[in-house]
Amino acid sequence: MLGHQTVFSTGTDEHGMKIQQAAAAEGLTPLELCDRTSTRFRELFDLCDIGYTDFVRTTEERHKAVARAVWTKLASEQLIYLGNYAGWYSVPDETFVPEAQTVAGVRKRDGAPCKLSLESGHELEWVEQPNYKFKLPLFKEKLLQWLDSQPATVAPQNRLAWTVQEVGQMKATSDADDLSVSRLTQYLQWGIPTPNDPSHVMYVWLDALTNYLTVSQVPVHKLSEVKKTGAKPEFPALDGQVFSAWPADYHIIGKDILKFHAIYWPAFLLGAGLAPPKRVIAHGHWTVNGQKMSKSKGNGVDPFDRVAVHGVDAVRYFLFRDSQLDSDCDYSDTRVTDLFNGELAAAFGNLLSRVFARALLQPANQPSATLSSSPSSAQTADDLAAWAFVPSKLDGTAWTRSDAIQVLPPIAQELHDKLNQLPSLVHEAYTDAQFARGITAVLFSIQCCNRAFTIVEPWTLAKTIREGALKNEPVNETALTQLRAMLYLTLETLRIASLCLLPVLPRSMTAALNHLSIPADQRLAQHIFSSPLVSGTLLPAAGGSVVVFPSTRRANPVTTGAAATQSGKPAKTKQKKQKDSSS
RNA sequence: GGCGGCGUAGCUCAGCUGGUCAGAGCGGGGAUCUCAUAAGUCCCAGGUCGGAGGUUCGAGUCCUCCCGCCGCCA
Repeated sequence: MLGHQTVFSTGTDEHGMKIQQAAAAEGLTPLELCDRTSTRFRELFDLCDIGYTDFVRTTEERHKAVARAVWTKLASEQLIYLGNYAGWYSVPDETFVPEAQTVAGVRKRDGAPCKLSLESGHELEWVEQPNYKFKLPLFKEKLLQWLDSQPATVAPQNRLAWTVQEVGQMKATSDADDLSVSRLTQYLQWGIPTPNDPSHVMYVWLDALTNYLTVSQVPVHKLSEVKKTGAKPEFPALDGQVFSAWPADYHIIGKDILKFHAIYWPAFLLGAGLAPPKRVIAHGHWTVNGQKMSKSKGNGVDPFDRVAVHGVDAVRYFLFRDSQLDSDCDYSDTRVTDLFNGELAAAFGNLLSRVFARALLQPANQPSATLSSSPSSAQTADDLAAWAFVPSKLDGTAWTRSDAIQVLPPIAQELHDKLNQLPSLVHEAYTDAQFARGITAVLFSIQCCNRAFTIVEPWTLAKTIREGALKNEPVNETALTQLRAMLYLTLETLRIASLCLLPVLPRSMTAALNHLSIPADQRLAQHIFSSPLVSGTLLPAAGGSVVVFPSTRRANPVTTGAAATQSGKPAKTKQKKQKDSSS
């Protein structure tokens, strides 16, 4: 949106016990399972217009090299040492079970009290094994410093507070909070072997997090040469032309992996002499009827399925418009359609339709024409060119918004002001990942324009002009200039709104901008003010009906008689979607 | 059990450092225009701002306690 060269990276984290077990359960090799899953994600991204410049799989060789390099660097800094890991181990499940996932029980063999896995119910053994450990608490102060810096490094506020608390509770003086970063290969094989010790594989998170360095093109072969330079380590461009996108401007993650991204990850980076990310944004999860989605409840929502039902942009719009960062949000098919129909179709889409109406544009641009000239015959290009373009002032010069509002009622001034403030409002909101806030602001402008449209009544002005033409009277210049001004202002409103919503609804907004004849190279935030619509620009779309968001509401089939309402007037029917029953 | 958060109109939520803060949207009810995708616009919510105290000239907005949810940790 801003036109900056950006690395948009995503990918799949493919190592670890869970993958190993899931693959075994299906009789697949881990890699086969990952191939399938990874492909599935990319299919979804393609389907949903989710762009990325890199998709990294942690099983790729380029990534393994980075992970190994980071490990080696941390080890050389004396931050990783061979220690012991002790924990509850379930032999049948082949996994360590966190304390929180255990429950007191009785051993079958001799009836002695023991611990059971909450998940599987299997008996647990207390196992101690050699593990490599990372001196996490060493970074307590630096982490707190990082967390305290501005602009906020962790957002939203509640997540930052949590992170600060977690780090604050770390015992800096003991090794109790040292982080286990490897597993013996006898327990876990599906991982990256630790450099210099094939009997361990790297802990999945240390492995996975370094993917960000992989995609950032950090020259890890130079990692050993990085020198610590105080609190703000810089990566020196040793060979003079090293390009690296690191540090990341944003990590967009779910709240479930905040600990890894906001505590472990910056600590690893600081340990390796690299800069921590600039910002970690943690969003909530989607619920269904207030409940977590889970396999056991079978209440998951399948995005492929929902997109097939509602359309990509209806789903995208809902996800951005109806969510907030700091808490979980509820998925609802009804909300998807209500928002689509109410805000996109009725407010935005309909405004686009009204401004492209021939009944308004032709009188505005071809005031001498008598409308009945071509009631049924197909329109020729010449015919269209005679009136389908962005209106100009009466003297033929180009409108500006400032000029247009001069000839319109005060509501136009209000709209003008809103539009002037919109870009910064949206930018601010998007910057903080407060998408709903930005979208709402856009909507207010659209709503204001609809209101202005109603107040100015361009159809009445058009009628005045048409009737004048029929009577061969001189054109009513007041009506004409107002009509043109209102249409121009509306077109500008739509252009600005479309640019603001382009990242949210790339497909639909591209269509809208095409209709508005906005050149492809004038669709960035900077063009909102720098490149207004130019009077005279052809609007070929005006020839037909312009529908960017086809409403899914159905009119009551009143004409068939059966459904006529008691009151005798057409009922304002809203399609009530079936109750959420997503599979 | 500890720590933290939340609890504002039927629903989803705005309300920053205390004084137009009692609001928006949706749903629901009513009216109206006709350019437009049966779309638009306008009017209608009398809600003890979870409860009880307290600080203050004045508190959804600060403090204490209680109730109810939720998260993390143990």
